[in-house]
Amino acid sequence: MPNIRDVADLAGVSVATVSRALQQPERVSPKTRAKVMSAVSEVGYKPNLMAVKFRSGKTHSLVVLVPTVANVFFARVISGMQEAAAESGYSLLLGNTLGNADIEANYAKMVQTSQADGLIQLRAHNPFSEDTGKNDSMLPMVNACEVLSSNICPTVTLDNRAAARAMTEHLLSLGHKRIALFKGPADSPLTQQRLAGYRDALQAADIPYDQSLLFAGDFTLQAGYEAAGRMLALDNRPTAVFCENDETALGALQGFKNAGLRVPQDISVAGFDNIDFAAYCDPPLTTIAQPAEAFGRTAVNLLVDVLEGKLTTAPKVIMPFELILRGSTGKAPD
Amino acid sequence: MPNIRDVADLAGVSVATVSRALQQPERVSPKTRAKVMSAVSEVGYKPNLMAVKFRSGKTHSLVVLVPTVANVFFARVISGMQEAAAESGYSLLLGNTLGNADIEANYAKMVQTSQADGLIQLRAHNPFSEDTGKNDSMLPMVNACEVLSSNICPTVTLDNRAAARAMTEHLLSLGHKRIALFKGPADSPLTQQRLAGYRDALQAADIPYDQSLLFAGDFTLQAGYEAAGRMLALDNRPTAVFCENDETALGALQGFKNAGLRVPQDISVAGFDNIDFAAYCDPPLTTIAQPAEAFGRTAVNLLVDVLEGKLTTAPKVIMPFELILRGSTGKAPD
DNA sequence: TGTAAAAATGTAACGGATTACATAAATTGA
DNA sequence: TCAATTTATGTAATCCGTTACATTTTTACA
Repeated sequence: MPNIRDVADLAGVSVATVSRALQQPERVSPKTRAKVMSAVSEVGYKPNLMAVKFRSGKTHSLVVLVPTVANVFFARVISGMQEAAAESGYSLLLGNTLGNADIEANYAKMVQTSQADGLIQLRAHNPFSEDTGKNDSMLPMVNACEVLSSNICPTVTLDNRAAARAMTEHLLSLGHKRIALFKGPADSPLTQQRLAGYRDALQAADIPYDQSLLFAGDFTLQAGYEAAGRMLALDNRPTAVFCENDETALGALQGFKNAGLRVPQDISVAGFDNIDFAAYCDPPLTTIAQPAEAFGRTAVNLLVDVLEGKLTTAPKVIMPFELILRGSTGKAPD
Repeated sequence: MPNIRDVADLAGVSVATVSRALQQPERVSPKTRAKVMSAVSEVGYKPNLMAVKFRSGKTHSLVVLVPTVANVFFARVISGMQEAAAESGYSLLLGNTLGNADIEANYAKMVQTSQADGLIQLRAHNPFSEDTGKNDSMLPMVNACEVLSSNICPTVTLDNRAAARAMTEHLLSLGHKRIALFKGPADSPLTQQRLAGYRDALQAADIPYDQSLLFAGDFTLQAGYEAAGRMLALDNRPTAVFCENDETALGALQGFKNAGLRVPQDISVAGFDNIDFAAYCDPPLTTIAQPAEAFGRTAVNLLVDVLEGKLTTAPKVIMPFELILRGSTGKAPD
């Protein structure tokens, strides 16, 4: 690989002049510029960006910690991040953490070891476990989708509680009195917030909160399918199910249909996320639309702002949600 | 950020000794080692990996070019890559190309500018457009999923032709004579190969190849839905549809059901990829299982082999496929 | 034409870790 | 105890651009 010195020699100028000819062409005479440019193309010079980054101390890379890349919703978020990052001249380093704290910590170390400038978390942990204490300024980190309790970094999130409440109220308005909740992983703040919204709605409607209507899961199709089976074993069967994500809802849909129930005549099913598949299942799924790509874009833009020192406080951006009514929810049976 | 000199000063040794104490502890006396270690933890030293990479000339990053991250199949492939990369000590730099050649070329430049050691392509282009000529040795690149015609780099792929033939034969064996094909983008070799397999099967069964049964699409749910609509307008309607991916098939499924057709009684639908959703739709989708994660793993491992000089020729790895028979295909109606 | 100001170019330090080579210290054996 | 090894440590070059500062050349204007 030719380096800047090779170019300088060939052009008969100093390395400084080559550098200037490439970085600030106006600071070099047209004649010299031409010599340099032709030398550059003659030897096929490409600046070694590792060297540039090393010297500048900026990597222009952002680490993204995702629990699972192979999740439709996260994939959309990443897609949005990718676009925004490219626009700001950053690249995305993808970290599939599988929810594992060690893996997370390892990726976080990339920031501490100057391999990346900042980090975006899609789960609500603080991967900078150890040495956060000393420097209480803002971490080069943004939290997306789920919210950390503390205010150590900017966050972009949805008002999950309000959204869950809105969906529950929709089901209540259809006359449903017994509404099951198919939850996500218990340790996820997201699950807790959606549960809170569900309870808000019940309470406002004077419907008692019944823990036996809560079903644990992990946001997968299979979890939804299995929860449907467990739910059907209940004596006093609910007439509606609110699933905390669309995968769970689609799995549940299939579980109910296999058991011979009709949706929505016998049971209503609602989801959360509005993934593409939600519009193309049978019946199409009532759900909450989250602006996944915008989430990603916003997260990246916030992080870039932090890195460029444009942010002194840690903002909390709350993205809008939308209730999407489709065929999977209907009036409660008598 | 403390650097190696700070540690050396505090420990009262030279930087070389610090470096050795950390890299090859056995080459340093136990006494010195202890001094160094305690200095390291006292100042909180973390080696600047940018510097290390710069000096070594190895970034230990791999660029992955994906047409769309937000595609279930690709997401699984990426997930597999991610795992394999982590095991080999590499990180993945994600590039969402949106099929745009300029964006691709830009990412490819990351390899030429020492920002990444190698590149994995999920589309069948050669992003190293210009200066490939001079060095005819193997490019630090691996092609996954789709195959380049030339042999410039290792590839990992599926025998798409054989798989498509197998699926078409399955449909023929159910008595279907008119089988539609819902295709992907015309410029994708993948589409061409699957079309070839489809034709192979028809030819072997002495069924004439009818171009009017081919429907273009772009691998999305919507494309499948729309193609279903177009197909239903045909006079002599096919009794089965082979879709070149599962999204298309799921969209088509919905399109047919909305038009009042029963699947598989009135029409059989088959997909390709075996994404998770294929097992949880109604009826569950007959499809070809591709080992998506294994694809990703294999691609990364091949690339790492190339980078480490373990490969002199460019192998073509062909991954196995499996025909998954589910409820969406059935006997042809009379 | 001479001088001051502006423009162009060159020199060399710098960033942080690694490592070949040189030197110093410890060990071995007679 | 001394020479010959072996082991431990230090010195300084290196990777490759960037840029402050120094120097040279050009331009402008009296």
